[in-house]
Amino acid sequence: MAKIETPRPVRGTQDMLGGTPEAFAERFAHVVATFDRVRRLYGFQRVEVPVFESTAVFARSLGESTDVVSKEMYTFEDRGGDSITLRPEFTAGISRAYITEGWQQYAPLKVATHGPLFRYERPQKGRFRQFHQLDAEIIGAAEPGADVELLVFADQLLKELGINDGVTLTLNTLGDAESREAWRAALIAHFEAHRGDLSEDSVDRLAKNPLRILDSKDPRDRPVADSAPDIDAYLTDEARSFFEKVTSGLDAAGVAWERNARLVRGLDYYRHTAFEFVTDRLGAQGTVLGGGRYDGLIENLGGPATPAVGWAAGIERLAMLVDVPTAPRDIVAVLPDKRDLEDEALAVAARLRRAGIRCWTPLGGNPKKLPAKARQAGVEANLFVLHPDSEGRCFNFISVSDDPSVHELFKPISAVLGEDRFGNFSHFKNNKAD
RNA sequence: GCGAUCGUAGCUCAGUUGGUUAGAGCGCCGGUUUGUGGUACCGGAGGUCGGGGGUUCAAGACCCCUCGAUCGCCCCA
Repeated sequence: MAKIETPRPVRGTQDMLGGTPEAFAERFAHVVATFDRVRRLYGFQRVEVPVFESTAVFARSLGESTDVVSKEMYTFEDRGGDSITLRPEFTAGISRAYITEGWQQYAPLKVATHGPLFRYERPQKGRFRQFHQLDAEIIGAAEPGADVELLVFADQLLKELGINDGVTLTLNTLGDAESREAWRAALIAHFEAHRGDLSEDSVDRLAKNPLRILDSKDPRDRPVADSAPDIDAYLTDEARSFFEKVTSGLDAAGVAWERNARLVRGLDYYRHTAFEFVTDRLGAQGTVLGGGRYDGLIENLGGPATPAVGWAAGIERLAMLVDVPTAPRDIVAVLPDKRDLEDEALAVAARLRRAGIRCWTPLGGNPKKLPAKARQAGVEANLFVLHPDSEGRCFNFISVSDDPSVHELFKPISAVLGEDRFGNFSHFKNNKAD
């Protein structure tokens, strides 16, 4: 017989199994659940948008020359001949929906979503081809207060996830269109003057995206980048005042932040506020949550001039920083004492489950070895199903932990099964020394 | 796209300067013991040493190619 070759998982995709020691699936779910809870505190509506869009949605909004558009998109032609792209980010799709679904009537709109995104990149720590993000946007609000609210939201999320300690909020302004253009021109002039001192990569950036030279990691670029002009001197009064309102709002809300005048963001659509929550605990991937204001994007997509701000956070990256969430220990194992009691045990477990009690049941195996397996599975107690004795008693309830909550677990179980049918209730004493 | 490191049972790994039928722990399956406090013991299944080619009397160990993984560059969450 020919050997069947198992198809390999696609590079950069992940399979996450729950119940393992790493508990990555649980941490992932915990991040999402926390986001969903905190987002309600701030009044963000859940929004669902497609996983794929017409390619133009992303090409037009992210900027044709960005890496994401020029080499990282999963783009294909569907059977009708249309060019389709798997979403590499949320903002473009949400902006498109805002226009095409007539959501302007709800403006200012606060929405949140989460789900898979796709980018054709070389996978490494904290970076995947299919990855997942949390996303929050405020559309139709020009006030700096919107930026502040989004940042306070992000800050609270990270605090509630317990990862705020090693993560800092870095903040910058890219100014309005006028400021940004003036600054950009000054930067280009500066870099052109020092062209010979730049790395090869940065010479390329000079042509494609000169702002990115500012945060280059190449030591050869640092002197030139560090001596480059800050945007501050080029800010219009409006832009300066806007940024001041954002920072004073953060201070008022008690959110710690650092100015990083070298912080720029990759996508073309950012204006005014740009920010990243960064950490040094994720290898080369420092950014855990990032975003900014993107006034102008919706207009670019053919909609009305609409101010907007938003951020996205990598769920995998957050999950890697988060502690393993503690699962409630409220599971009872329902174990047949003998093989011929397997059906009976199944019936008992079914009754308990219908009563809302979490049960662990064996999938075959030697009954003698079941208690050990159940213990490994993390149950709180073992319920043995026996042949009835002369008085009709057919259950033994044995705790496998010292936790007094076992008594609480016994109550509903005995209520369902009949207390008089229990021959034994034992609660183990403290561990004896090994 | 580029670079570095790595690739032995389901998992974590040993395998001496290349030398006979490739090992351990855990897990899995079966059995005995224990009226059940991660019990003890016995037995068992499971490996084309990622794949292909080469050097050699002889390669899991050396060389080349290839595939894959990890980490880094680029870029980004």
